[in-house]
Amino acid sequence: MNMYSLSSASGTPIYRQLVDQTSQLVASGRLGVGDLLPSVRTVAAELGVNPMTVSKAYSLLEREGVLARRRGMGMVVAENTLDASDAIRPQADALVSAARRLRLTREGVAEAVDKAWERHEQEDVP
Amino acid sequence: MNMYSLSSASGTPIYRQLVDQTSQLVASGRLGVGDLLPSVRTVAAELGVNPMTVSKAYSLLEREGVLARRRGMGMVVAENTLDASDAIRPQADALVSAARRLRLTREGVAEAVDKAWERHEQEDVP
DNA sequence: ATTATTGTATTACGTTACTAATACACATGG
DNA sequence: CCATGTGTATTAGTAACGTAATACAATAAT
Repeated sequence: MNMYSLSSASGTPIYRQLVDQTSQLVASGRLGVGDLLPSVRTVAAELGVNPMTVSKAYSLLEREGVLARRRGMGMVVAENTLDASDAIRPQADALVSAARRLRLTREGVAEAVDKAWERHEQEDVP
Repeated sequence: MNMYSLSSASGTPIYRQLVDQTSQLVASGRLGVGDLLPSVRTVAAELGVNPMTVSKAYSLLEREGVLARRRGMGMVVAENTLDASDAIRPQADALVSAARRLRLTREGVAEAVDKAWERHEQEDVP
């Protein structure tokens, strides 16, 4: 079955959805170190997009250290792979950055995160 | 002195810098409920930008409930003004959403936030 | 060597986002 | 009432972004 699923209504660009979903697959362990990823043309055909769009996503993931290039073979999951806490680093940085602009304390941030967590627990499937 | 200061190198659009800085001033208490804000033309002249750009920022702040319009007078800080923890709610939601997709625990998220906080403490001026 | 398959550099095109110029509607203060 | 000051709707122009089409370089497999 398809490794990726695009949400065209989400507004987030295709290449970024691919980056995010790949990061999640690696961080959650469903993709292990050394695992070979489907070729850009395969993914492109399955999703009905241009190979260059997939390539852009793979290149970004390579620069982030998530994937490594095996010439002639394709892309594999890199050695020093990110764990889950690294995967949410961008979101954590954005939160802290906003909080500090507002002169919030560490406790204030923690409280806001707790509230957000409870909001999501009610909405989502655990 | 100038109420706002633009960082042209930051890459973030002018109107958003104005929104952010105004929110900070309100959330930090340096602007109180009912306080009158400088007119769009005043701000525009001080910063050397177009009045419409300032108007766009003010309009956004009105939709967010931070400012209210006093016809013929200008914009004032709204009654039900946001406190700081409300202001970072979008970022907190984004963080929790990403974390739950990765099956992270509450503690894992808290740890990531702590690390992000320490990263920012080293970079920024407290 | 040859063939097939890998990712990618280059280029182009459509769309969106941001900012500005202009003109307007409205309320205040005298 | 009139003059001044408020924010804003409309329009337009420019830059950046996202995606695609094409052609290419490099490797694996045979």
